[in-house]
Amino acid sequence: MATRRPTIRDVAKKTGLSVSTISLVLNEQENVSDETRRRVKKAISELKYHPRRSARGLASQTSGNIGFILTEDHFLQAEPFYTKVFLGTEFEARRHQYYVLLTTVDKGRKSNRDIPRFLLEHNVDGIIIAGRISPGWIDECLSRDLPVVLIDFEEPSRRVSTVMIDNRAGALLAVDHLASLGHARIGLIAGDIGHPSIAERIAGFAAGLKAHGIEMRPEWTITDQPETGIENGATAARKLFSSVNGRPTAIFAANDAMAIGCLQTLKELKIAVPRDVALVGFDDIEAGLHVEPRLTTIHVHKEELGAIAARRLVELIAAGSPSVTRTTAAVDLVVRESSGGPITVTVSKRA
Amino acid sequence: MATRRPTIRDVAKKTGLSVSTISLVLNEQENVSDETRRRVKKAISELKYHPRRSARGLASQTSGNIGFILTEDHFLQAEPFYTKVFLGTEFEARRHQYYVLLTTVDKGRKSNRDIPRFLLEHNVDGIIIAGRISPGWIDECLSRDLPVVLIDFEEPSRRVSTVMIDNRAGALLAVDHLASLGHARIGLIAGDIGHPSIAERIAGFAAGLKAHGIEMRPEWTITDQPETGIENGATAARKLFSSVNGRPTAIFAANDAMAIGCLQTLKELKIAVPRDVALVGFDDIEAGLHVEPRLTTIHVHKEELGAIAARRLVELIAAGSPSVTRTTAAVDLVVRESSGGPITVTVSKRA
DNA sequence: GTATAACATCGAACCGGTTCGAATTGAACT
DNA sequence: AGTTCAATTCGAACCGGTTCGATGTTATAC
Repeated sequence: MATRRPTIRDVAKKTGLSVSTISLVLNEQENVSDETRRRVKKAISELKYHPRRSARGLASQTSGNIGFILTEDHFLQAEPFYTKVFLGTEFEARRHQYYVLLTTVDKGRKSNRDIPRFLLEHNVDGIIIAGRISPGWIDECLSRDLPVVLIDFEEPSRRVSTVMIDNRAGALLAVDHLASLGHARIGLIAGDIGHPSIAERIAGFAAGLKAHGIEMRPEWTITDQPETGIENGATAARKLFSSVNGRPTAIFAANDAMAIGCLQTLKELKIAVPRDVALVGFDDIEAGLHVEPRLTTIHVHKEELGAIAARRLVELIAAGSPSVTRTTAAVDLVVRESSGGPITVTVSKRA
Repeated sequence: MATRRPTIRDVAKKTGLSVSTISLVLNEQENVSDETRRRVKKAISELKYHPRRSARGLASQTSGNIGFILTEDHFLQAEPFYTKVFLGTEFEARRHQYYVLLTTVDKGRKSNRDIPRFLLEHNVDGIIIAGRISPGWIDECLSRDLPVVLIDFEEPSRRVSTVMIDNRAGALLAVDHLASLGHARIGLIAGDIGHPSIAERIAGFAAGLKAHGIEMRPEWTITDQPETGIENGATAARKLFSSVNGRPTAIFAANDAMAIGCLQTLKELKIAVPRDVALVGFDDIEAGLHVEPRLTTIHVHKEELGAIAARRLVELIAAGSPSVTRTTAAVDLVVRESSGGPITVTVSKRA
């Protein structure tokens, strides 16, 4: 006598109502009398009835899941940037009664065979894609009529909602900070300028200089690196400081990884940080805390990025229509030693 | 003319076979002729047919998901120990065609109302529970006839499979290391001795001392802390070094958090590490890399713990019978400065 | 040549919900 | 009293698979 778990028919039987009425109550529909609603809820709790997800899913063609897509290399990298984003999504999704299915795809989208299984199986109601990705993957999702939200990446040619870091504001904060310390000779190190976030940081940097009436000198603006890793930062710095036309007294790096590479080069060249050159990064990754001197940087609220994307996606799913939004997540300046700040201070800007 | 996605009936129609035969092919069953199998597979790929998860789930009463349960405080803690375990599970589960549904529960299991939704909805085929948890939650899962695997926690009174850190081997490695450096006066700092892992580490420590013919002195063995946080480590160390009957020259702490607390106390007391006292921790958490001196410790392969649990759980699901296993994951000694090792060396023990 | 077994395929019930048009009821309106 | 209409409730089809007993076919044994 295995105690079969109750189904909606058991609830119908117990209340003497029809199955469809029970379903109406379950889904909080109108057009059910208060009296009936009460009776049904009572029976449900007495029977300890709970609808099975797969039955509901089959009938209503929804899964109750949202998909989270990450490129393989982002998933595997040691720095937990996207891990934090994912956990932010996970946490927020749960608040909205969704589970998150995580998957990775390869960067290039070469083979068609590793299309995320949850797409093939109709097992998600919407998709979050984090980080730079081949547009092919975005199209793949859109072609299945699934709502999509991108995080930290934009594809202007695709009609997709995005959640972006406020890169421009961050770059402005960085320049303001350096300018307030008296710097008027400020260089830039960047790479992968095709990346929307990087492009915005560069633009913000330029705008910041202009606002402070500081000249942006080409020989101090090294943005030709193909990637934004530590190595690229080191190389770019070598290039910058080999210039003979005088040196900047401060550097803004487009992200912390490049800033750390820059720091390595400056050490090799016996250029003291922050005495000879002040340095500011972007992202506030863990590693920035463990270099000497510790990195002044723009803090990105990674969990918040994921949480916002989850909220947007849930809205899109509920709306049923493919509206496009662009949400910007605020950033903070975190002053540490690499810019000459004597102590750690956090300055918040914009809610 | 919305291009409705094909169903199994479309495949049946196209091949002139029955729906049930298609299903047999889909599930790689015997008793299908090669010829038929080939025809079906051809039709499937031509139609780009893929079975929907919820339909399959309803019919076969399986979900294709596994649940991952974590206590709220473990989920929220800054140290990414359980995050890494989770990602290990996630990665391995995907290899076996499972998705992982994550949820948190409150520590005490007070209210019955926050039973993980995936349990109520029959939305998982098995459960992984990570870290110490109220036995009530284990019973909750077992009572639903779901396979369960615990990570880093045991409940001898419950018949449950577990994946444990090799705590004993780790403690032995730590003692061996200290002994090989010439230490013969070794103290212990621990807390929460009801925790199975902590108990094993203490036992391993005792066994290690015995093996080296070293006396275990009660006044150097501080294990009465209720928890194993940094504060507890600091308190325990204060207690130990206030003793007047001579001091140990080395300390083994039951985990890195306590070791870090111990380090703080030693600094206050102007006891130099490693010169006056050598220190070894356990877990290899991130923070251990950022204290001065860096912590010699026992490295735990966190992702591996999660991956092993996923494999065990998949086996249990496939078997359909509730066999109980206990798997131990190897650990490594990582020598850094806190024990007097001049450079970072990793010594591996046991595969 | 017939009984038997093994194999391949089929038909239909079933999993447990949702949904929508139809039926019922009672109040409001002519 | 007859008609209209909104509010409830119901019945049945449907979602897209799995599964199992039944059926037809062919090979094997006697």
